[in-house]
Amino acid sequence: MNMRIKNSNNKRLGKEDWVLEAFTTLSESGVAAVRVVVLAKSMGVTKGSFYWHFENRQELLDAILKKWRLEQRVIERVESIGGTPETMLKNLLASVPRAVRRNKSGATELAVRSWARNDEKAAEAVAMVDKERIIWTQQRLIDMGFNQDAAEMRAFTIYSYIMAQGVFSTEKIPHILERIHENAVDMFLQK
Amino acid sequence: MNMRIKNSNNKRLGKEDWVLEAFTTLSESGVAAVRVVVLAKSMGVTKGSFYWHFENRQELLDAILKKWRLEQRVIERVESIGGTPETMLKNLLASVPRAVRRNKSGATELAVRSWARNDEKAAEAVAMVDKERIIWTQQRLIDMGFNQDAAEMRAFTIYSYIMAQGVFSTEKIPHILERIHENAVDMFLQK
DNA sequence: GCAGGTCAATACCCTACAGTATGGAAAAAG
DNA sequence: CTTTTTCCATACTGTAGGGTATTGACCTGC
Repeated sequence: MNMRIKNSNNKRLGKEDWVLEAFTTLSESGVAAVRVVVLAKSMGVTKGSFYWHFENRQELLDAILKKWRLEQRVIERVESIGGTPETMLKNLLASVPRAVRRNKSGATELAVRSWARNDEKAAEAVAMVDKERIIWTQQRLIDMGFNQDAAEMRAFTIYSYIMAQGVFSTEKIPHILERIHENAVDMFLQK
Repeated sequence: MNMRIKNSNNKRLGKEDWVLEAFTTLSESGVAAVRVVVLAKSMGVTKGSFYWHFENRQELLDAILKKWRLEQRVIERVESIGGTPETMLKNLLASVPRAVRRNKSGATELAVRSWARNDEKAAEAVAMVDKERIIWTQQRLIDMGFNQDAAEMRAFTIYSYIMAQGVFSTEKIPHILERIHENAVDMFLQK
């Protein structure tokens, strides 16, 4: 079980490199797997390097969390494309299956949420992010003409639908996402 | 941080006791926290007991997984109550917010799914359970008169909605579940 | 009572990591 | 070229935990 070595070229590392590697490990294997000696090995250095950049493991975990909080690129991207509220929501909903297929999204969300069960800081971050995303979605729906309550309900269910794609195991029901997606969008956005 | 001691009465333990304790720990803190010496301490014994009942830690993990697979009590309970397909679905949907409030459901689901990311056996179990639940829900919807595709879409979104209640952090949006639930059920079940 | 079976305590070995201290190489500054 | 700063390796300590082996205590049937 030979580990991949990220630092095969002898580049010297910065704090960012460690955070990135840790982030990947978190997504793939959960917080528990974010261990400094393990990260060091997979980056081709020793922990001597790590403890030059960080005080301790906790500082790294904090950095990961901060990175995750600031990584709401999805909504930002959708907003930068612009369009009507309905278009933005459709773009949001369409972006997820692609992300899931590339395994870019779901794994991280799951790992962070699992982490949040035992860590106050993580729980706080998750709560903030969830709120922001739901509120944003709700506002687009209000812009579309839904009333407050209907918009809140639909925002929550849309958000659930999106998250579920990264959390559920759909391998036993092949292509279910492709089949249902259009119908689901219709249900969520129809007045 | 004094651990609770489950075995304050000097009852002798059986395999089931260990599995139960491990299951609780899994739900609360994830697989990584399921450690034999830790469990032993919280049960008021030493690992000498554990290794009499189990070959090794893996055997315990397998037992947990088996327990989880067989614990589809929700659907069984809903079916035993009976009623029309619509009634059964409404009962299913109604049972979740209660479970979430008592923290009985969501935590376990999250823990097992997180586990499944790094463990083939867990992944297999999750895939099977997800499939069973979605198919069951889909069948009720077909019984209600939805066509195959519509039923599949609604089954997936209903299941997403249920799971989300255990995975999302809604503390920052107080009482959102209470507000939206009725409307959500209407949306899911209306033809 | 006592013999066999059941459950648990103790002692021990080994590995994986967190963290520290220190020295050395490589790069940047002068 | 020399000094200083930046980055990393090595060696060490300490702890947590998995697994084994052995002994002991209790419980049960005879």
